[in-house]
Amino acid sequence: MYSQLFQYIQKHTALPLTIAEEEVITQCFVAKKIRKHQFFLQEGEICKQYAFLVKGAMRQYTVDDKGTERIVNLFLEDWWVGDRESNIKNKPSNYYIDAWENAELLLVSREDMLNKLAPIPAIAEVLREMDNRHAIALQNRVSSAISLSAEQRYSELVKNYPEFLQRFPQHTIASYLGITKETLSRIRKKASKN
Amino acid sequence: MYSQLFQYIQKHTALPLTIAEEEVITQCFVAKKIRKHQFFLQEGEICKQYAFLVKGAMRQYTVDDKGTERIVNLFLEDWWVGDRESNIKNKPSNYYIDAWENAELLLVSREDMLNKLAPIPAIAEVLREMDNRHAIALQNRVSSAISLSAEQRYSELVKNYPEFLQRFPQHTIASYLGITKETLSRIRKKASKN
DNA sequence: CGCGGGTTTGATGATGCTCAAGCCCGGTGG
DNA sequence: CCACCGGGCTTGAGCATCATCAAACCCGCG
Repeated sequence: MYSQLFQYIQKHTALPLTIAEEEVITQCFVAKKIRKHQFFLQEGEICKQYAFLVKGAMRQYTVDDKGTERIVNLFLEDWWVGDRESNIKNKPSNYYIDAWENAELLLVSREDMLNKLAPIPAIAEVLREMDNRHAIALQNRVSSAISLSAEQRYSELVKNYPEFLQRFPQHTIASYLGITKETLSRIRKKASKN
Repeated sequence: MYSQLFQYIQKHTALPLTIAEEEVITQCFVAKKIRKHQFFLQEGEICKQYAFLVKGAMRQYTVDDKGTERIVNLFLEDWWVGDRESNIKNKPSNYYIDAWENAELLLVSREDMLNKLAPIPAIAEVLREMDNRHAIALQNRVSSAISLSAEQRYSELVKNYPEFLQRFPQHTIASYLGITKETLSRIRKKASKN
């Protein structure tokens, strides 16, 4: 499991890791498997740990008054999973995060992240990189959410995250796009006529 | 102008700055004033610099095929202004950024940011803090954009960023919320009947 | 006074939601 | 081997929300 994390690190930085640093890293991350539908985080809990998703697929969502799930994020291999606001501010989360497929995670506490990991230059760079990509992705999502139609947003998704379509059912994709499954179904029907 | 930047830094970190570090900071940031409607960045340009907004109000937006502006971000005092994607990837921006009120900026290049500023511990912490708040804000915006009605989004805005209502005209606020000025006008009318 | 930017109002229409029903398909048990 | 079940997907009818377009209004300013 750890080898994948190290590959990920090497992919996102040119800086090398010393043996000692590798040691620290393996100590900070705790392996955990969770099964489909199991929760990583529930509303009201504090997100004490962040997770590197080694294998599997996960969802982050809120549940509204009528009990409908609103998907706010989807995660696949090599993504970081957690609720940043809860983690940083140490406050109860508004979100649920659960496994959509059986998943393998590497958990790390906020303290270890800050005190032991962030001081390692290679890790610091990887975290910066991650932050950058994360911020860019969110910015683009905000931008398309407020300015594009359902149809346009769907085709952006097809372009940017085609894997999602393979791994998650349509009603989940629909919710992620902020539309209903019926609307998505009609959009796909229309799109397939080309 | 610089005093405000130092106040901002002190507000977001407990770490002290040495005289030498303060010196480096003042050297890296270049003061610039821009007048209402002047551009900080135009579509197609590369965002070489980031800016700390000392005074004034700014807007970031795209322009669609019909020539309509879609506001994606609004900035006030003590915010960081720039297009991260363009800045980091060194690629042409999709956005315009201009001044809505006459503004005073402190400009910093990406190289200085990385090479001279980031190594200063206090600055590193401030940048991390900034990233955190930024990511949290974006996440919340995505979440409300996909799951709330126009009316609900407006009341979130009133709650979270009441200053915006004082500083920007309604048609700008409407666009920021992803609705038309007419819809916003009607929402406000309805809301005022309470 | 008249102009211009911003806001409001009304009429109309498109987009996407809700609710209800039916379909498809893989899995389970008789 | 078939009947049935359940989850997911599709389809249709009616409706709510919000966009569009056009006109009027408001108000500060030359």
